[in-house]
Amino acid sequence: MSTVPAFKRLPRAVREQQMLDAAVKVFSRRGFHASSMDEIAEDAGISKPMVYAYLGTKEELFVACLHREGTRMMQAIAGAAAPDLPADVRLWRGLRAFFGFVGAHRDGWAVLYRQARGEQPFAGELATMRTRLVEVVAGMLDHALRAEGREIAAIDLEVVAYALVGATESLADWLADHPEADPEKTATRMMNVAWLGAGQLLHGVTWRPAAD
Amino acid sequence: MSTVPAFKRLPRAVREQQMLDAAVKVFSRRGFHASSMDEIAEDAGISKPMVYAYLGTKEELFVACLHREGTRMMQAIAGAAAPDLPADVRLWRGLRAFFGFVGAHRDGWAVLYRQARGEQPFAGELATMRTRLVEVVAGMLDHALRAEGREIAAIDLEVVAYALVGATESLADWLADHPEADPEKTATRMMNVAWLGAGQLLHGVTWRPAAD
Amino acid sequence: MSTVPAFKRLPRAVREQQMLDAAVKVFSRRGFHASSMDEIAEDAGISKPMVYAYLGTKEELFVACLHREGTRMMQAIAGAAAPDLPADVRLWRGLRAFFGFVGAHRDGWAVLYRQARGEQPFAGELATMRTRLVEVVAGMLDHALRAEGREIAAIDLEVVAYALVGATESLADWLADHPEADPEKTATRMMNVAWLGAGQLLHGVTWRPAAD
Amino acid sequence: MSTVPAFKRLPRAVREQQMLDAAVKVFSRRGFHASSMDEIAEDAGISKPMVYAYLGTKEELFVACLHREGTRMMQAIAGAAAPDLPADVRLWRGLRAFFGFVGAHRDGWAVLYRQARGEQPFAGELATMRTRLVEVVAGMLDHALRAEGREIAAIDLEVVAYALVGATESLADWLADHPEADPEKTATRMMNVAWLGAGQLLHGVTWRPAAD
DNA sequence: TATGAATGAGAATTCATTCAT
DNA sequence: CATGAATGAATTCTCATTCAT
Repeated sequence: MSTVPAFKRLPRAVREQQMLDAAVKVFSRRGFHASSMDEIAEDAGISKPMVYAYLGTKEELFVACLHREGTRMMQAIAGAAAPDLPADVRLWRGLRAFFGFVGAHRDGWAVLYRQARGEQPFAGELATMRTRLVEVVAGMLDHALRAEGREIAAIDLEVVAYALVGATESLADWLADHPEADPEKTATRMMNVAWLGAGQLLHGVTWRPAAD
Repeated sequence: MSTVPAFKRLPRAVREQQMLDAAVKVFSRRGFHASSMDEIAEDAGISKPMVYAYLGTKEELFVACLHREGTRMMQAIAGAAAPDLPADVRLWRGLRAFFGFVGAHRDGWAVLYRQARGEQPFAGELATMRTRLVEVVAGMLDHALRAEGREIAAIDLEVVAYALVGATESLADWLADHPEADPEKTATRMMNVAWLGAGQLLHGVTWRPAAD
Repeated sequence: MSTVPAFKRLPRAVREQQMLDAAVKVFSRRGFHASSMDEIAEDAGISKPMVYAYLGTKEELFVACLHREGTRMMQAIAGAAAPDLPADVRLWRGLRAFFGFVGAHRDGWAVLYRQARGEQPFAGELATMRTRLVEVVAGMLDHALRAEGREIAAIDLEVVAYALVGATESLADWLADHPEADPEKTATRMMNVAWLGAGQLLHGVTWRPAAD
Repeated sequence: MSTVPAFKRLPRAVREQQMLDAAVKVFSRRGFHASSMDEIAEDAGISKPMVYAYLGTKEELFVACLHREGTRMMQAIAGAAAPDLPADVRLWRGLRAFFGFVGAHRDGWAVLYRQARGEQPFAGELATMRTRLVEVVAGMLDHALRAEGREIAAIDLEVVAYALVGATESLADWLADHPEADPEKTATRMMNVAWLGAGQLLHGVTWRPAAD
């Protein structure tokens, strides 16, 4: 009786989510520039001035989308890997969570993420999000290293993490473009490359997830 | 002392290059949408109609930029790796050539490449270029595998290649953003991740380029 | 004293009419191509975007003008001639109504009509309108023929009607160009040519309207 | 060996005709505004500056086309009707010549004529041409009247002539749009309307050309 | 004579954004 | 709270027209 309470005079919080839903949808379909505030407002079933009143300018709106989706993604990954597990298990779980998220939000996050690249106004936002990821990965590596009593220059760590994140994003794109592909399988492949490297792969070594 | 005779009535070929230079510069600074034909024309030291006459529409102009830069890059990589070398050497040389190119064309290619992502009109062009890269890498892996008498499903190969290319692009971005970084060193780092994988890196294994 | 409350925030229907008024005026003065949306908007006392928002593209705007004026004209002629009257009386009344309309809308319809000719995009629209006229005339002739129990090939009828319509339009142009001329007199002249033909005119026969 | 003398360095007069041919063709296809000097020049197989050098501005070029085609048409009609023949025969011959010309130059003159209407820059030119026609017709009528010792106010004559010319032009349009139609038959139909009028046509009277 | 190179000027169209109700 | 009405400001693209060679 009350899932959609008659469509009018909704509390602000609800309206904002509707708008963000619409915005994510439109932005992901059309891209940032090709999306018009008109279309977003219409899609949200609300008038333009409301959008401005609640979420502000077009850029601010896009940033709000980024934030919401980014937060959701980080949450999805967050709980995946307990710090006391071995490094490869942690990495694997993180990847599985990540690709699972992307698979479930294909035209949501993945495309949204794609939109943010290259649009200078959002370079900052995007960098922040990626940095968070990079830090997670770098942290994981560092943790593992310390466990073995070794160390690597911070910059090396960062660069390695960067490469891993880049590879992951690239496969996420691939996944978003191949609707029939299986997220978990994709995660496994990624894990193979990331953990074993091309060298070992070429020699027939493979990495397989332990049964959970 | 007179390579460019004064400033006017240059032959078409010359003007086209000037325009492409300007376009690459402006596009890379501002991004595709934020760049105006006015600015590009002005920067090329010529009037807008000439740009339209020679290179066509804004989109066509951008595509022309993509082509020129893409071709240059592929050429830079092309001769780098003879097929009869061991796989790791080939990969290493390819990476070195690639990062060398990016390092030399920082605000040219790297940024241009960034712009192309996410802008739907260029998805096709970009996909084509990336596919060429992926094929090169996949081909190299395949070659190495056959040499050992083993085989991998084509799709796996593609996915691995995708991941490697993604990681490489990601580091290229990083390189483009860190003007002080050394391309060759970056290539080495990339090689480490790509060839050895995080697992071995964590155990202190490292890959080092043989003296050329 | 306040039919138009100040000058701002008028309802859409009103604004649309203002715009159409301005458009008809400008188009008729300058012709389709020489008219700029700027001038039309300014003349309508509104900004360009509103014109686009309400009436669309320049071509669509022109078509809207054609429609409005065409409809008005057909309405003016519509009631003029009851089908049970003799053919000459019906023709006469139709002509009188038509020239009356043109006389009253000199720089409106007549000139607008002139603009539509030759501009390929509007060939269709114009043909439609003219066809309606031709059909009216042809129908009238056909009706009269059947009353006498005779028949003419449909194509002959069409061609005759075409000629009559052409002659009428030509005189309408003449009328629009001679502001001092009397519409009713022009209608009478047209009636003479149309009904009696040059042959009888030369022999001193004349047709005169019966007192209404 | 010399119909087309090698394509270069032709005498001015020849070049001008080539250009006019091209211009008539392009103008008639595209209409005045949609025709570009580029296309005309290309179609004439010559460079733009030459067009400007020989025929001047775009408007002047169009006027030149009008003149050439108009002159040709007047010449085609000119000899058709000796002044000592009866009025109906003269009218008939004139019409036959006119429709014959139009039929032979369908996409040339007819369309060109259509283009000139409505484009204000050519109102004058076109009016001149039409006036010449109107005068011919009016003169013919006047001549016939005087032969019978009667007279009509000059303005009435003009108006009648206007109507006849309008009807004729209208049928010419019709003819130009119906490639399968027979010019001579069209002329006959026009003659019927013009000479007998709708009144007599409805009563079954018809006019038939005497055997030549 | 003939032309490739070059441009000034203008036109349509679109959008993010804000009043006034 | 909500919205229809309204606009300033760009931006792409086109074309007739003219130099300089």
